[in-house]
Amino acid sequence: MRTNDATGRVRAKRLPREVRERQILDAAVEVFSQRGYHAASMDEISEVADISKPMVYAYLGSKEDLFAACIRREATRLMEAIAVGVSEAGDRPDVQLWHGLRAFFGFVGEYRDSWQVLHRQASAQGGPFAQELLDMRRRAISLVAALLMNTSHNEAASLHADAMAAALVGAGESLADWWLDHPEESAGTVAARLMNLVWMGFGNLVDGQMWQPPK
Amino acid sequence: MRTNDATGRVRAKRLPREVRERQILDAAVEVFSQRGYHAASMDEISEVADISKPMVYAYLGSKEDLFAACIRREATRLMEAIAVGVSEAGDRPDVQLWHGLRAFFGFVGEYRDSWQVLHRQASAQGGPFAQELLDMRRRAISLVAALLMNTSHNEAASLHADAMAAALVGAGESLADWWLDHPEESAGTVAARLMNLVWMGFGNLVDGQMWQPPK
Amino acid sequence: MRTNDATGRVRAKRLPREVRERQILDAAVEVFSQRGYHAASMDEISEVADISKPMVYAYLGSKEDLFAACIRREATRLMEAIAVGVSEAGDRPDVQLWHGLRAFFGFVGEYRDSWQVLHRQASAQGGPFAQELLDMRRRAISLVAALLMNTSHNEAASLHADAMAAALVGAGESLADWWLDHPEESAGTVAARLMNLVWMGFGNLVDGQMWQPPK
Amino acid sequence: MRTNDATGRVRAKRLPREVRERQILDAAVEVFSQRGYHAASMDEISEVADISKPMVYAYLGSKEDLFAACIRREATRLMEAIAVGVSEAGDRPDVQLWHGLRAFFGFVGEYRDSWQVLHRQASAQGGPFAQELLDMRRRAISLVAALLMNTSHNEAASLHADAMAAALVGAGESLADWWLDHPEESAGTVAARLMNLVWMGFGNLVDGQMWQPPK
DNA sequence: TATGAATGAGGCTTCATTCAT
DNA sequence: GATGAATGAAGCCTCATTCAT
Repeated sequence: MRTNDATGRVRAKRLPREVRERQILDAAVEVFSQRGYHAASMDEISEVADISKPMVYAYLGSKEDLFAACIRREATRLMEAIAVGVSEAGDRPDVQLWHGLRAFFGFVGEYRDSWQVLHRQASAQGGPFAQELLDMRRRAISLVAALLMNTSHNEAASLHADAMAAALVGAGESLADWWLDHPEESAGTVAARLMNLVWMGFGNLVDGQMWQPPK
Repeated sequence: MRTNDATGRVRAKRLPREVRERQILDAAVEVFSQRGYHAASMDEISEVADISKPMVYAYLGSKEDLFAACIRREATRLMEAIAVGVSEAGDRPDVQLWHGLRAFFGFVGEYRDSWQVLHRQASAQGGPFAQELLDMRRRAISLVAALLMNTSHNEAASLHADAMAAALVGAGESLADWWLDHPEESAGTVAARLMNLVWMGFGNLVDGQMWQPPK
Repeated sequence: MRTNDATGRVRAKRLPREVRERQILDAAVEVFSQRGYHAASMDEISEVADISKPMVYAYLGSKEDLFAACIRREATRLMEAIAVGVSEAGDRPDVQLWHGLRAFFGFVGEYRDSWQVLHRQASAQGGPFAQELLDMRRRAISLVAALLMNTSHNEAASLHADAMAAALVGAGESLADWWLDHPEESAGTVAARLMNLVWMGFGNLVDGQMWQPPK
Repeated sequence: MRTNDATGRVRAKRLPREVRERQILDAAVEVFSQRGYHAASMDEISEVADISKPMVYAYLGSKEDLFAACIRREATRLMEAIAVGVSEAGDRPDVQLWHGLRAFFGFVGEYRDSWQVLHRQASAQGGPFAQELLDMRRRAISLVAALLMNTSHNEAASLHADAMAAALVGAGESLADWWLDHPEESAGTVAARLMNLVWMGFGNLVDGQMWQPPK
């Protein structure tokens, strides 16, 4: 016998595939986030999705497939959020970067439960998953690197841009973690912190100023 | 290779506890690194350690205990390496930071197989493990923050130091990842990259220069 | 290929029952042959038949029912082929046997993919299926035994006929396998081999000559 | 808590590996015979073996591995029984064949539950298993073919020997099946039936007598 | 009639952990 | 101290079968 839950929703109501897939992905993101990839069980995911296990397999394939689908969906969402942020800025690269950073922190703040932990899970599992993430990360880094290079035709700049972008993204992720422990700050403030660090530091590099280890 | 003794018994070498524990931890670090926490099996660990499973349990407890011991040991090693690096520098905070960064990247470069993946694994598993790591990270951040604050009595500096330190540590981790894909660089070069970014950027902040979003 | 009709609905061709049943049985024979009874899935059968699963159940019942129907159909076909072969011979029992054998090998050669493997599957599954097959086999054996007995009113002959017929059928099946490894032979040649073995051996028995173990 | 069964035997008594392996194989042969390969469950096998499932996997691997081990063991037993039979005969090929047949039917009669059904199961499952069996069958056929060729230096003989051997083996298998339905006969009687059919028929061939289809 | 959607049940496999020697 | 032998528990996945449209 199918049972109604408290909200009056009913199980097994022949919903169209599209809806079910979203239900499943939502549940999967939640469970993978809380438990980690391996510790998450398909049983729990199907329960949270309020659907039977065979449907999970029918619609999204194996556990690995499902996890990959989660990563892809969340990664795409994040990239789109950033792209929207950047596109709303004008021509100045610094302003573009600023908007991009705000969009990033805004996203992480809103979906910290889901995406941030997915990020960890994906890097922890070797091979295909890490790749999926690394691809997205690489796109993000490229985007940032392009911004940085636009600031100057200086050769030094382009030499460093790629590595700097990697550092920036990592710093952003770490700051996002730190933010979890300092919720009194706004997303804008956190973004501004990073903006300052990067923009100022990078600006000096562009100007040819470098720190030198003492002889 | 197992060696038979005169009585024909195998592998019962009666080694002192200390040695056995190191054997086990070495094996555990190796296996956890390669497989990930969950996918690693106590069977494989005991095989790699060339010791029987009951001994593993006798010496280091459950799988969770063992993993925690791994993290603790490796984290301690890293912190010590950094501390040594810093202590070999003189009084100037910038030089201290520089030596610390070099020590960090030197360590990661040398033990990338073990520590780096441990780092990922530990963050991926929730609760107790992440804590263990976060503790170390916090110590690292504090250490860096102290350095940064020493550079100036300026109020602005101390306000930002903690967040900056968090960003720095994250940037360092991310750069270490990036480095794995660009092994042609030396540890010193990578460290210099980060040093430049941080020191220049932070220096400007200390001087009161801040980037401002356009009104 | 599924065809859309004017209304956009798919594959709802409203075919007469008879046609549908043949579609399903053809698909089932193919899949059972390739996968074996248990490994065959109703899903695959319905896909190969280009029909939905509920229809398969509506027309031919459960998986067991479907398999039994396959066996029955193929067995009947074989028996009919043999009967036709025999009926085309004249009165002489040896010629009848010869034609029967040729018909048998001809059938197996043509449908080796389907029937031969079905035969194996049926014997492998216990109970009802084996029975279905054994019945057919028994009919085949009886037919052959009758032929043999017609060759003589000798008592010895009838005593052995039944067992001989069993041996004959088995020898035929085995020779058919052997034939797969020696495709250079024609169906007629293979049939002749068996004919020789049986007819000559049996003929001697009829004449009262028996091999005796040395005292 | 471990429980004693009615016979006073006790579960989990730390038996040496060798003993356990035999227990498991015995149980597996029994269950595979009764249920068929697919329908047999590892659960039932482990229960019949009076051992826990993980031990089955530890000692004999996957279900496929276990099944292959069963086939190999039983096939080897049968071949050895036949070889012993043949070796006990003298030099005369006919006597050798006679002893071989008796050994074969003796074996099948004694182990009908296990081997005969294994034979069916193995042929029903495609690929690796069938191969295992076909190998044994081929060895048996070769052995028989060698016997037949020894009977004469006649060219005609050797031409037919291989095909005749294939037919003989198949006839033997089929007769063994038939025998299951006619248990009133002794193994010797059944063996004699086949011996007569083959020896007489083959003898005539050797003598150059062949049946010819009517022109 | 015809089908996409849905599920209970069950099978294979592995693992962390502990006895008995 | 040291280990081979042993197992309860749990996870992934698939399948035959049926409902609701």
